[in-house]
Amino acid sequence: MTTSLLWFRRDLRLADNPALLAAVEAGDEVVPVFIWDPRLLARGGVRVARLEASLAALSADTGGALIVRTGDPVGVIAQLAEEVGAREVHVSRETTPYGRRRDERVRAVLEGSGRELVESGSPYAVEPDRVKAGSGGPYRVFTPFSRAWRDHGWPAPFARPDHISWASVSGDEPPSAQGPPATAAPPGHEAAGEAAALERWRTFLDDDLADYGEQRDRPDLDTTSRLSVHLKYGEIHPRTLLADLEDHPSGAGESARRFVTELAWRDFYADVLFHSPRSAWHDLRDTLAGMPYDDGPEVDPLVEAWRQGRTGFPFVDAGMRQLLTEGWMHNRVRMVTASFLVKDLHVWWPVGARHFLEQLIDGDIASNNHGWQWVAGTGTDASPWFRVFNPVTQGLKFDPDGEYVRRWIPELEHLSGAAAHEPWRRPDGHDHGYPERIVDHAEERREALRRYEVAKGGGG
DNA sequence: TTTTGAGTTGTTCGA
DNA sequence: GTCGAACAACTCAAA
Repeated sequence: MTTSLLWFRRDLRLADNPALLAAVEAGDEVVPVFIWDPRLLARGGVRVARLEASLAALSADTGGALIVRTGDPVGVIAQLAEEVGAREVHVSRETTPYGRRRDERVRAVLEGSGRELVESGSPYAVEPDRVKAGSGGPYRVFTPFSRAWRDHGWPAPFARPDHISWASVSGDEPPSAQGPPATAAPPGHEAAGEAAALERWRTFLDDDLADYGEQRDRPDLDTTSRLSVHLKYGEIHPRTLLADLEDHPSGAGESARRFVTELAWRDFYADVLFHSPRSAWHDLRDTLAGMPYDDGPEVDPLVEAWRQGRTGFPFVDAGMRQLLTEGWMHNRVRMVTASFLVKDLHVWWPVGARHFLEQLIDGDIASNNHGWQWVAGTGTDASPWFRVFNPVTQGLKFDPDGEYVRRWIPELEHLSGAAAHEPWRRPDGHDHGYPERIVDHAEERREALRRYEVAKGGGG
């Protein structure tokens, strides 16, 4: 009787899971385990609650066999492998900076006792380092990457094994036996787990895909896929999505093409981070190394107003409040709120990226931090330095009836239609406690452009 | 090696 | 109100 260990990390599903297939093939029985890593628990409390819900679902899907332990994965995995007599530990390949370092250490310790860490698959349709430019190096511009990414292609979804002999370990309590998690599922989101992910995907395909291309930028309408959190935890794999799209009647349409492009962005940023691990928290390019940013006691209250959704700019505040309440924000609003911190408050992007990562239930270091770098002009596809989002114009354009801002800002409920975007233009605009604007946007825009000039010219 | 074309997501100003 | 130009120059990718 051979036993293999299946270590779940962010691939919490049984369908389309190559690591599971490899584990089943390697052993007569499979011990499934998830490890709470204190290093990852330290921040992102909202994701802990979400993960608990997802683990409860996975535990049920494994018939209660899932083992959940807490500690440094290096020690926990080594000990557990010994305990159950597993020669192979199966995982999905991790390509983030921390994940890679951790897995190298786990691999070394396992090899020291004659065991093996076996990687099968990754969280991406095309895993990092596979798509290469003509020169053999990685792409640093999205459009050519996405063309090569499509040309490269991806495998069909992997089947869910017909039969899995899960083995449990005595002495471990499955999560379902510990009572329901403190927060079953963050508000505004469907239940966690593989079945919920599939259901969300089916609903999106049936109800929202047709209008996705046209309406995906509208935070007032619920027209995005809302799959980011499911993808974050691997409750569904992008291969599954891509294959289903091919079979869908609208699969060749503009909306489907747009959606596929979003999956390409996810893979692109993972690829960029893989090749430049340092870019997680440092400028990818040093072209703005001399950029003067503000920090300290003068700007701290402004940053706090930004975090709390009290900047006096309704579109920004609605987004920031949605973030604190739901742990989620529409992509359009993520760009506008990020631009506000970087270009209106002149704060270095990692400050905002960290806040987002702490609050987003779909918080992913590659997509989040490189999205921030795109806004800040330090990342791939450095946006023209003069491109500064106007928070009011963006609101009027993408929330034309003001419904999104009223949904998140009760102080503006008395303003109808688009008037909610400019309360300062109405005598009663601030009657219900909505704050005045903390900065003059036109002025700060000019200031941002001036600083860019300095950074470009001086270089230090 | 050199050259050429292109690059997610915008705003403002003036005609 | 609408429309086009200006904003400035740089890096990347491929021929």
